[in-house]
Amino acid sequence: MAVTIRDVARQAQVSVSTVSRALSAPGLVKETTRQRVLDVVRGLGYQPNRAARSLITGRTGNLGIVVPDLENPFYPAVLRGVQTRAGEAGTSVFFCDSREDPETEAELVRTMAAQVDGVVLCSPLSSDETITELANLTPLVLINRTVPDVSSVLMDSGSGMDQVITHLESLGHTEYVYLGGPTMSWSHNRRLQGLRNRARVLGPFEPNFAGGRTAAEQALKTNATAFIAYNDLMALGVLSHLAEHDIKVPQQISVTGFDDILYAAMCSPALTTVAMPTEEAGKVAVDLLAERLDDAPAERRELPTNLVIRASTRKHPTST
Amino acid sequence: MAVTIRDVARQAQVSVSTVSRALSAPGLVKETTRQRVLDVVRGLGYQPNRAARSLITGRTGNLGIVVPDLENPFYPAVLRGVQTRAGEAGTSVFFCDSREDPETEAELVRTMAAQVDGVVLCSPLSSDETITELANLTPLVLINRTVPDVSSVLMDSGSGMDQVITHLESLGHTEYVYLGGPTMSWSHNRRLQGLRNRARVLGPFEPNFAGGRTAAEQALKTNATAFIAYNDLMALGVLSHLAEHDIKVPQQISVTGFDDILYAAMCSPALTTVAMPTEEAGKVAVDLLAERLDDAPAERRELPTNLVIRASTRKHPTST
DNA sequence: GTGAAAGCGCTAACAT
DNA sequence: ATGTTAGCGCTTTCAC
Repeated sequence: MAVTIRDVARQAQVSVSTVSRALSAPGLVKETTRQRVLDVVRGLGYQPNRAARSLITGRTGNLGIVVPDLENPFYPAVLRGVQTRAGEAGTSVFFCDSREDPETEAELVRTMAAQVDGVVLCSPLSSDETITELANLTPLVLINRTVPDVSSVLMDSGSGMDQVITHLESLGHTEYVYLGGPTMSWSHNRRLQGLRNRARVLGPFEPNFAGGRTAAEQALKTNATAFIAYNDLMALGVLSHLAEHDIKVPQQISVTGFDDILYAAMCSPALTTVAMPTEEAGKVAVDLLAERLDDAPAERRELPTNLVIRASTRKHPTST
Repeated sequence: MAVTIRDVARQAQVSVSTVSRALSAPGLVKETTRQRVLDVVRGLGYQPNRAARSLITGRTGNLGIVVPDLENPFYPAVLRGVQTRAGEAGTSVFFCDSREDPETEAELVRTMAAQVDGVVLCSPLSSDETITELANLTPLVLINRTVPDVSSVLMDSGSGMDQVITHLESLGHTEYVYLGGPTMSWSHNRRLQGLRNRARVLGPFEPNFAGGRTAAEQALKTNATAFIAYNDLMALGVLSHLAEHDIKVPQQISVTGFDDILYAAMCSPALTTVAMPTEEAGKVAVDLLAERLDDAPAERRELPTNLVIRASTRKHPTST
């Protein structure tokens, strides 16, 4: 069996409680004895048994994250942020992919609830009621969505949309369409607000490559010279459809996306898109969770987005 | 406080041990009492405390996966497979991204070791010695790498390479270069074997987009008409570099990759590539881990790969 | 500042 | 087939 707190106590010639305190409440033991204990700990390679600890403290020292689709590069980036910040605090992270299914998602959170101190939830689809119910089970932090009395970290895609429009207008475009995502999606609605009726809205489309191809087909029936896609995956679908029909981007049509996923920089033409601070969002989510654990009230934190101009946008062909 | 096994026992008019057995050793209690217990369990919404359980059984019911780079879409796919299969067994999964750093990686595994029953390790870079040491800490299953006495799931990229060459030769190509990945990478070496000296080898290059761009530049100095990239990320870099220099793919140069990441189907031209059964590999890894927990000996399992022909390869321009 | 002792919720002998 | 009971390794009163 592994080395226990008793082994340490014996070898350091103190009681188990002193060892315990030396490790988790340094202020309560004399500095010299603390050092002695720490030396033995190191010498023996002692690692406290987390199960025993959490049995008594009621805390697990773990947290969970559930995302709708690990294949969307947006989410691995969030995972990274979460893991990075959690790791600094010695916290481990469980993950789950709900495969875009709200019921699976709720079930996953319920299962996790028993073995984590809180969960980061990326849930564009579940109902407010479901989320409220889950929030009663375990501390929750939402990403890019708001529900009353639940913490959120939000990426300001309204402002992102505003930047897109400003950019397009500075290029002389006057006719553009927004290729919308899921109607219930918070991000979609935020982008709609940022639009302020300055563009025609098509959709909803599936927020992926296939959805983008469908969207492009519809958008071509309008007289728009710029297509604003709900996200990069869709924008890539748009690019693919246009390439297939020999429509040159950006010479004939300008295209933009949202998210700035890795591929956005790798495709040709490289995509002009709104960069989301995904990794940062993951980190902030962990901070918010930590605050909740100290009984702080629910909080919302908004993170800025910014437009990355690449090769898929250009001056309006017929403008001066 | 949450509902405990005592609450269930009291309400079901049995002892705690009967409740315990009804849940974890159904064969040992009379069917009727078992039903009664189960009813109460459901009625009370009882969930066994995992900390208490693992304190006594020594098992956590968790497992971990550590990958070198969550931004490489290859790995989220493995995660998915792992989670899917683990979930079926009620097992939760911790994840960690080592950011391509072998030391971090080892540290991560050591930390995880204390709170999981085993870990799936995607570690192209660590030394055999390190891995052996880690394997002594906790049951390990390696993905795409072999170390004596450690279980592995392998994707047969040797055969994949063979398929690539056969395909290119059927198109009339005779001169091709392989743009190699990290020298120590098992996959790279397996691909080299599959090559059987039928192509010139360049590299090593970084196995990402930037590496692909560098590789393309070098490859253009040869007289090769087909570039075989170590992985899709590199192939995308190659595509990007060629596009920039107005070299038409596949009209002038054919390009292939490995992995069949999501974006391989989404770029233009869509990439001919060797599909790796990543998600399946994740599942099999969990199976192997489960076997190890039952004290089965280390085992290797090889999964087939297959060539997906898309638009980035074409008949050799000057062949009949 | 330190030690003794009582459990946290559960499983696994050991009885019956 | 079921009940009793002794801990798993740790933290936390409560004494001193």
